[in-house]
Amino acid sequence: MTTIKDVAREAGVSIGTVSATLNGTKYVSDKLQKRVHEAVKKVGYTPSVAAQSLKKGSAKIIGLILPDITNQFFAVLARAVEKAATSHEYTVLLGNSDQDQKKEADFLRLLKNHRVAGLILAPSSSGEEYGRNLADTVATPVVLVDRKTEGVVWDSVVSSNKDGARRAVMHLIECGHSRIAGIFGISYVSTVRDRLEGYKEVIRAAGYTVSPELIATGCNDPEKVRLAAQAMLNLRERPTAFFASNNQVLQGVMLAVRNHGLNCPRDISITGFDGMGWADLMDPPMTTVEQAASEMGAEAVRLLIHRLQGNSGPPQHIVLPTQFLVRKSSVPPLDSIYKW
Amino acid sequence: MTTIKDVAREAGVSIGTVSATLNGTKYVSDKLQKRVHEAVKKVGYTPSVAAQSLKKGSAKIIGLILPDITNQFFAVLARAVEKAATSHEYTVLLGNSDQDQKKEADFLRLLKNHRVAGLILAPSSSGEEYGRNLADTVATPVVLVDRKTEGVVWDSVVSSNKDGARRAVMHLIECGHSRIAGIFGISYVSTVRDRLEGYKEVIRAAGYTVSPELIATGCNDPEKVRLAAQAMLNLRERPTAFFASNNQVLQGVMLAVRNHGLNCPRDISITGFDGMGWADLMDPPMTTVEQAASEMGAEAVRLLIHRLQGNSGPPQHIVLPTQFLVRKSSVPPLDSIYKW
DNA sequence: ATGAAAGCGCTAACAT
DNA sequence: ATGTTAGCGCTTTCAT
Repeated sequence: MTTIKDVAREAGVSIGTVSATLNGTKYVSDKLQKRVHEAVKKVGYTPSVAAQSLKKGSAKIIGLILPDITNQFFAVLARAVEKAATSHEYTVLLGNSDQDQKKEADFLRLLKNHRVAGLILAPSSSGEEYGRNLADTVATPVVLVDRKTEGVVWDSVVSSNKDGARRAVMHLIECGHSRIAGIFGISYVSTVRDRLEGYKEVIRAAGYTVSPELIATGCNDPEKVRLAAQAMLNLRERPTAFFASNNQVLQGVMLAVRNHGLNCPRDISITGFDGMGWADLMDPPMTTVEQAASEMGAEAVRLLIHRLQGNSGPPQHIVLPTQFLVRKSSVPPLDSIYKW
Repeated sequence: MTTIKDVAREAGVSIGTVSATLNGTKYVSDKLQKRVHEAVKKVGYTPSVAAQSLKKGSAKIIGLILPDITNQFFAVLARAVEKAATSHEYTVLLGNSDQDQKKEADFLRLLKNHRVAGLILAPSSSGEEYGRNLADTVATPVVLVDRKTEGVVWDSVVSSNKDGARRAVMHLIECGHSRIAGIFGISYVSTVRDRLEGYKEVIRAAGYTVSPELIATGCNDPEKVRLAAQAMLNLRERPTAFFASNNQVLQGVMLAVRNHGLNCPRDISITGFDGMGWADLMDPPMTTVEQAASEMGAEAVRLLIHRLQGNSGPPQHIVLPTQFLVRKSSVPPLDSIYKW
């Protein structure tokens, strides 16, 4: 591998001059600049990130920890982060946590080893203790995405989760549903909590009671979703509508409804959070609340870069609006069915 | 940030001993080992990847270049790569090329700067010249995934693309279709070429003619797909079936068919490549050929690690079988319509 | 069995 | 305006 020395020799200058012209750190005459650039090209020099990082004490790397890139929402988010980071000359190191604190911690350590400049994180828990632990291990600036953590002073970018859930459930109520089931992911992340709150609030505000038998949390894999939905469908008083709190849950609910021999929307309505491009093509097209995944990633980088530039100030909390799209999966209930 | 020196001081040993116990490079007495480990914990030491890489001349990093992580297929692939790489203590640096050679080259340079140990790449072109250029810039072992490049001697892992396409088109023919439209992505990647070949072969073998008006290549964005599909639907002799050569094309075709006021499968059949979990839930459930995305990633890492361990030998080419799943989108043609 | 020290490639402070 | 040099944190060779 060629080094700065090779360039210096080739150009007939000192390595200091090479470094200076490549980084624009101090004045170098046009003549030498030209010679340096030619030499760089000639010997095929590429600077060693390792050496630069070692010298500078930190690398131009942004760590990104997401639950699972396989979830379309996070894929879009990651893509936006990569794009924005690249435009600022940062590389991104991506890790999938599966919402597992062990994996998250492992990757965190890795990022630390890499002396990353900053971190964008969708935390796997929202607890205060968890947040403090995290704060202890990472000394660099952190921006939270998608979810927040309690009592920690980092910037954050999240969707208006509560509001999104409210709109979806409200819509269901306006359609005439009163037994609305809610299926949610892991209960200790803030998105779930917020969406659950929105769900409950609207149901109560409509004068209905929030019945525990119609709420399932902790459904972070397709099988759990299926089981939960199935149990609800077997209830004596079956729900007439489902609120699926994320795109993976939505998938599970659709499958469960179908396996139960039910037709959506005729027999049962479904509303999802996050369709990510496929909602339109599904059977039936799904009513969803859509999140601004791409903006979320871009904003997160913006906030992080801002910190990396040395700005301190109080933590910024950005809430991105969601968009509620009524498609075909949510209609008034079929009386004959829900009365039995 | 704490360094190896801090550990050495804390443990009352030399930095050489610290290094040796941490890496197991040579014998260190149990007593000292214990003291070192305690000191590590006490001062919260994490080794600097930069320093290690600088010293070693290369980093334990695998570069991964994919067209677009937002495409479910590549997301699953990436996830598998990350998992396998991590289990071998490698970090992965992921870049999205958008099949753009400029972006690909930029990211390649970045990887070079990082002195990555090896590279897993879905090349944005299959040309021989392109491949040679690539070979010149990257000195490290490379494993090609999803697509291959001509005349280059790297290991590769791809799907049985031609065979997959053949089965899908054969199925359409067996249903009784003779005017089968094919919509493909960028023509200079090997997947497209292979799938196109499979498509043509089967049509010819069935005794039908391959008509250029029913073939569109270069459809790498939804709009292009829509336009191409629309144009075909407006043909005097409209196709009675579509073969969509990847999941994004599939999405576009479905939309175009619907916008044209047609119903799939009644008016027209559709067959896709790669449903990635959603095919079942679509309207109608889509007949697809499914790829082993996850295995592809895992195999790629396996091959790469094998090279990194110093094995030379001739290039290995792994072809992963595809799975053809008949769902509801492909049925015999409605005579009343295709005869007009 | 352990320590001392050189040197990886680079940046930046200092010298000229 | 350019060159020289120390030193970032680590691995590894060479002494002891």
